[in-house]
Amino acid sequence: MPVSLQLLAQFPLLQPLSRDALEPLSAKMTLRSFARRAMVLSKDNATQELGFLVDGRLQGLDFTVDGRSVGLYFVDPGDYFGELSVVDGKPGSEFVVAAARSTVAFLEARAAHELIAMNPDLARAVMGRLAGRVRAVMAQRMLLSLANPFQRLCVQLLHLSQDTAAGPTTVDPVPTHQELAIMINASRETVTRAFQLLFTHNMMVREGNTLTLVSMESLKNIAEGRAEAPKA
Amino acid sequence: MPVSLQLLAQFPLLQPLSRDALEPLSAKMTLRSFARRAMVLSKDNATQELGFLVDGRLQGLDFTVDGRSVGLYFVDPGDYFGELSVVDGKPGSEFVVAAARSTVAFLEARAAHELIAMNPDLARAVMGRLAGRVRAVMAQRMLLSLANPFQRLCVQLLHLSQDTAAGPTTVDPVPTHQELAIMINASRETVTRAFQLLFTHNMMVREGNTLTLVSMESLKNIAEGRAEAPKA
DNA sequence: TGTTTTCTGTGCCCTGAATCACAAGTTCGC
DNA sequence: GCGAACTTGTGATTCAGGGCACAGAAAACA
Repeated sequence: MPVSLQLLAQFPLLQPLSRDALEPLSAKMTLRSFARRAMVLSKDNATQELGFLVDGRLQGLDFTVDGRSVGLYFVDPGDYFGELSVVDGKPGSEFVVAAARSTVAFLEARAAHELIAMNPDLARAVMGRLAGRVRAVMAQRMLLSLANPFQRLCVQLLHLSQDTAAGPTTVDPVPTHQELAIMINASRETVTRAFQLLFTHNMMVREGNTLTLVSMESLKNIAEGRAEAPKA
Repeated sequence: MPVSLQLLAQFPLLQPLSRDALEPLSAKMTLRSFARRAMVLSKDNATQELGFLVDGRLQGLDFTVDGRSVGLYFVDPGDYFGELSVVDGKPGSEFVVAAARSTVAFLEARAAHELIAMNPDLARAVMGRLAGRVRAVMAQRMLLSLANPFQRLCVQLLHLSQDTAAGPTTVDPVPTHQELAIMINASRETVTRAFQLLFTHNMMVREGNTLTLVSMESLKNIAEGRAEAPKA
């Protein structure tokens, strides 16, 4: 089942490609759907692929030897994932699961590798993406060495937030407490308790699946260690 | 002060370059020496550079908002650093300091960028390097979510170790307890105490600046959570 | 619509690592 | 080769956050 051209044309990475280049690509790709919590890309899967998220939300994660999960990043629509194996030919470095019901277009790793090798524009883009990922995961590593889980949560929320067109900064969709906990190395309960504090101190408001950061000021103060985490 | 050709020829990254390509490069580069703990590359420095470590040892690190240092990686002779800024043109993402008296050959970021753009072989190598760095820093991120500092130390030691030609696996040179502590998010004292235990249980031996991993078996068991950390 | 699963909220206990405070050992630079 | 600066070793104290155990709320699903 090939993937429609209109769909492919929506991915920023593929922008540089002409319609003529897109057509054969479309034929090689496949579209698949995933239920919440389904495994989208397995680390120890023989055949690696490059994935483009059409719709939904994914989380990159891995497991420690003792079975706890470790959250690495989220993938939102329009973005791609699995590029590491495409670049270096090695097995996947993490698992990718659906954080919500999702639709993904796949291109087999070999084909993706050739595609990139043939198109300097794409190669440049992927190079930039890799640099970005190094920066992102280093930022996450910095976050993890903050002593206080409350502080880590604030930093993480700021990382995940984005300014809405006309107004306040929001986090949307809000990850579950569990999903956040594994990203900031804290227990689910600790995240819950921290949220409670942030709500009662009117720093954030939750409406459905959107978290509105009411007082960026205070959040940044906590994140940057200028203010103590509120006690009660 | 240009850098001698013999010196440059020793860097794996520059292998693909012909002698004719190397000469103009040599003219553009400068050689500098650093005392232990001196800053080799600053994050907030206007002029970014690509560095080649001739001799000595460097540590990439950064600081949390509250002033604790965070260890990121070591650079050993023959390796290069500062490639992120070269690739994406953004400011440095971390500090690099000398962990020992060191000698470094520098190439200005713009020049390095052009060099890579002109040579597909180099571009490919740098791409592979970036992929490797993503994997390395993700591995470090995994390490950090192990609950037990003792376990984190064992994993870190295994990461740093290498098999010697004829025999046992060693870590050489041994980082200071403090240097290790900031890599594994533990206090210096915790590292000291863990080392003591590993010594008294005959899992490692320290001779001068070399740490010999006597019982890889036991270390791996602890690292992979199959065995408890010894108590006393 | 009802039912089942997942998510969120909260109290309590307890461990284990950070921190402080020194002392002793090593290395470096001059 | 000597003093200063850094590194390593160890005990005592403290308390923050993990883990457990539920209860209630909200979503997903059929």
